[in-house]
Amino acid sequence: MKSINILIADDHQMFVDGLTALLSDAEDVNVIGTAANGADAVALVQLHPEADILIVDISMPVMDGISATRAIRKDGSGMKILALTQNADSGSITRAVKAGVDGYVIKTSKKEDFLEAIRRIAAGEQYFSEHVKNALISSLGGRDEKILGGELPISPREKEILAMIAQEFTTNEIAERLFLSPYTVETHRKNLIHKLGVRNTAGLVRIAVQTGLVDSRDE
Amino acid sequence: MKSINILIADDHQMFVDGLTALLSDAEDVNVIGTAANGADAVALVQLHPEADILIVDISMPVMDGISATRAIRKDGSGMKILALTQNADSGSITRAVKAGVDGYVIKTSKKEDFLEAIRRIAAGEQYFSEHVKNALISSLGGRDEKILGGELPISPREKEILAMIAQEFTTNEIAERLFLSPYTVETHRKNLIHKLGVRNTAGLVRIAVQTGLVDSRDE
DNA sequence: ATCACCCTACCTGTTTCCCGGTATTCGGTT
DNA sequence: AACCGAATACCGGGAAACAGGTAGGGTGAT
Repeated sequence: MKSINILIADDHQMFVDGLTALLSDAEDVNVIGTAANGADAVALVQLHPEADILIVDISMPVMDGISATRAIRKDGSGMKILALTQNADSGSITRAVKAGVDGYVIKTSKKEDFLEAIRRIAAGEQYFSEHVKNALISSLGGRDEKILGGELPISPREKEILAMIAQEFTTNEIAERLFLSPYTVETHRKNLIHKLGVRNTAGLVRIAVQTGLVDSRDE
Repeated sequence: MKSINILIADDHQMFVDGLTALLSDAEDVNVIGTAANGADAVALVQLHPEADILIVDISMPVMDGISATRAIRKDGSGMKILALTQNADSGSITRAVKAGVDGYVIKTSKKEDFLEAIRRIAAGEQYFSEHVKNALISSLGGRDEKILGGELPISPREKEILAMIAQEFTTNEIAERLFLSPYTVETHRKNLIHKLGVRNTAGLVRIAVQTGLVDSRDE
């Protein structure tokens, strides 16, 4: 019986080490390469076309797991991709699925579920844990939490404006600095509040800080 | 040579499994118990007073790692505690140190650093990774004296109101919930802005989140 | 008992933000 | 070609926040 070759992309070195140790206990699994961000993961896949599965974290610096997945799919690689991540929000899940992952398992899962996912996916099936499926279902029914992940579902311009809002600039000041009409900035602010599902500026700032959009020590 | 007995508290079961596998490779380390949240961790420590080190994650449901640390210290236990977490912001670090952890290592670290931390702490020393020390130093150097040290120079009532502001409550809502006049809440808000040296709500929320007054988790 | 805070409350403006629209242009995708 | 998202801009009205005061009662410390 052929063993399953694994690539891992996660910025938590400790987690990668732990996962490798965990997987080395399984006879039929073999970790052949690792990467610490999405960009490296894309390169890693090109370097190891013989690998069976790439395990990606959603939240990573440089290039997140979803962008990496999209890039790999765009390259035409048939590499199987399993998202193994902290993010259990429906937004992350749906975007991951749309990007083309073959499975989605949350880090709170037990290792048995995880190994099950690897074997299923290696066999050509898909695998989504119960928790993930539930999150997707409940998101259809009502208010879901879109965020909490590393990457916000907002455009670059919106991100820029959000960062300035979190740095205490008023609408008018942002408009001046970006050479925009205050109306435009207001529109962006409005869209941000809507997209991120918050009520006001306070909510925007909280998300901006929590997701690391503004650094503790800015400018 | 006596082996080091470890307890682990982390809500990511996968991470716990990986860590256990990783530690089982080291001859002198032995995982004797695990917990999935802070409350369980406190109980676990009482159940295993013979353990040498408790490894805690900062972000956990039910009771976070910092509260758990405080609770364990309050119980008079001399248990050594190592924070092993994703959070690299100075607010989390200072709060953890104040709560009484013996070490702080980030999940992006290499396993060698981690094992080094375990051995140092077991030997009665403290261990803080370079990254952590740098974060602390820059937090001390960068800002004005008012905010450093994690503790805000504000009264309990102000802290309470600041937390609510950061949770997107409006002045009127806060007044209702605290049985106060909106005028009073406005006065507090005014004083907060002045005391913390910011311009508006955005600044208040930024500080509230960065100092950990509002948890990244829940709601 | 005076001082320093804290907590409470009020008043008057002004500024900023929030909501609900509409609308055009541009660049990709289908 | 039709569609969609991003980015731009505009309007009117209402809600909330901000600024700069005043002020009395409480508590703990010097």
